[in-house]
Amino acid sequence: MTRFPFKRLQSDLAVLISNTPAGAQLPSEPKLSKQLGVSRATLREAMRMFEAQGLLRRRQGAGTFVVGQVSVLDSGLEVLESLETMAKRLNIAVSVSSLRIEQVYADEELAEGLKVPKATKLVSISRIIQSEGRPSAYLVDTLPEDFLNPEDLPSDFNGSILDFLIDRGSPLTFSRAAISATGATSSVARALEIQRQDVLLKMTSQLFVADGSVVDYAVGSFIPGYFNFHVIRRVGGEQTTDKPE
Amino acid sequence: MTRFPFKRLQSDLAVLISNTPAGAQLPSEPKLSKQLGVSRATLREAMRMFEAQGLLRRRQGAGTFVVGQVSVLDSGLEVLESLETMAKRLNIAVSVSSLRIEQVYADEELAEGLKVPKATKLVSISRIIQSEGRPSAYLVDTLPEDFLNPEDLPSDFNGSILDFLIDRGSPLTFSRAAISATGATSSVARALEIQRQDVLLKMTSQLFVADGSVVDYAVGSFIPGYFNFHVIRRVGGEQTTDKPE
DNA sequence: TTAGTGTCACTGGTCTGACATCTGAACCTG
DNA sequence: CAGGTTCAGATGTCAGACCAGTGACACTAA
Repeated sequence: MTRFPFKRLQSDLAVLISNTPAGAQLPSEPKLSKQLGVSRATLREAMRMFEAQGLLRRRQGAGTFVVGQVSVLDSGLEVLESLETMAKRLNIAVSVSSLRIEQVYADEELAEGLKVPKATKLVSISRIIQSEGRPSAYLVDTLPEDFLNPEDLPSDFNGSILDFLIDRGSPLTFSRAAISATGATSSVARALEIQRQDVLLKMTSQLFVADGSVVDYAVGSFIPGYFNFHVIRRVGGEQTTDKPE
Repeated sequence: MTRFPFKRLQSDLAVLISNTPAGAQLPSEPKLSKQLGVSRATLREAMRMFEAQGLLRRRQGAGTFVVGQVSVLDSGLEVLESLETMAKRLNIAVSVSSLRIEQVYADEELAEGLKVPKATKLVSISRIIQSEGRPSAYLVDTLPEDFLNPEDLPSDFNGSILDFLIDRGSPLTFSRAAISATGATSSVARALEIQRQDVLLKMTSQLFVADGSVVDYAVGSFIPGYFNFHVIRRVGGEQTTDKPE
């Protein structure tokens, strides 16, 4: 007996949706709820989330339909998750190639990003994300060697340091991601099979743990169009109104 | 009597959330459902959507909380503010030039962004931000004409529609900003005094009001280096492991 | 024939009321 | 005063009901 139907439901629904052709109709809510072993209310809550992500479209009286799979990764940045997790959640196929793990020493940028002295021993993990058979992102994580021993990585390491750290139970707290745009350097251009100076979206992240130190400095270069990051911005300022009661 | 409680609910909830200090607790579901005039089931469906956007966090047994930012944020994107306000807060001198207000009709992009029919009458406000004596950003806001009458703008209008709307007391709730990178089109390149195809950071925002409609579709093109946007990404809930059955 | 209309099974939309499980603080106890 | 217990109240889940929109079908009238 699973204790939290909702979580299982999410995966089950994700599978169901990904196995349903775009535009096709899902079974009706009563049928689905029976089939998935949850109440209709719980099923509907889960469906709302997929609807919010644009994967489902519901029409009263007609049915629930799987919306045409968009091939872009469109996701909010509020919650920290790996590209792999994001892709899985959105049911988009991505693969990793050119995974490389090597030892490096902190240069100026890395030293500042990780808040360590220059020339500190570091581990660098780089990889290329392929989407629709094309390289679409180039990611480099760099961590202090005393925080991550390359030999700790599992043999089936999928490339996502973040997922590994979460699994390992590291006391991660939050990540600070700076967003900019840049032209491709020659090495990145080669990796992504684009021209030098082609436009790239660049995201530089510092991953913080509980004691305030930085354990991962990540630089991601994304080809525009494959990824669509967004963020919800709250209207700030005067907290006007009355307390609800 | 509204025929679809859900839509109204979304707006009411958005208002409530934006008027609640970060970290504060929302009323309990039974209270809220009564207060908002819907059933608890419907309320929960709506809450799921806000949870998916990262605005709410729910803990069984404890309550529902408005997600708060981590204390570090400096010029993050979490809080919606105009460039002018941001610059003022960071004590950076910026000036506005080439302020232009004109009437346009919705093309495909604007229609989708503002959720209005094509060819709807709109007001477009464009301006160039100068920083350190150089153009550094090109901003275009577009609003439905029936929401903003150009003649309502004060004579000393500084170019920031957002600040004006806040002043006017419009029931703004939140903004959804999509972030990408692009090469400069010829018109933008001319405005910013750069070369065509030079790299730009592009931010496209939809500004929502209480009733769920979009009142401002904004496109900003930023020269990298002058602005440094960042966002705090919190480590996700108590994920991640899926149940092995 | 054909356009219109009514029926009806089936869809998602909403509500009610109940029970389960978890949390946190107040309350006991030794 | 430390530690265990109780309990009100929070979210999580459920079953069952009715409402409202859809679309296929049969039927009817011009």
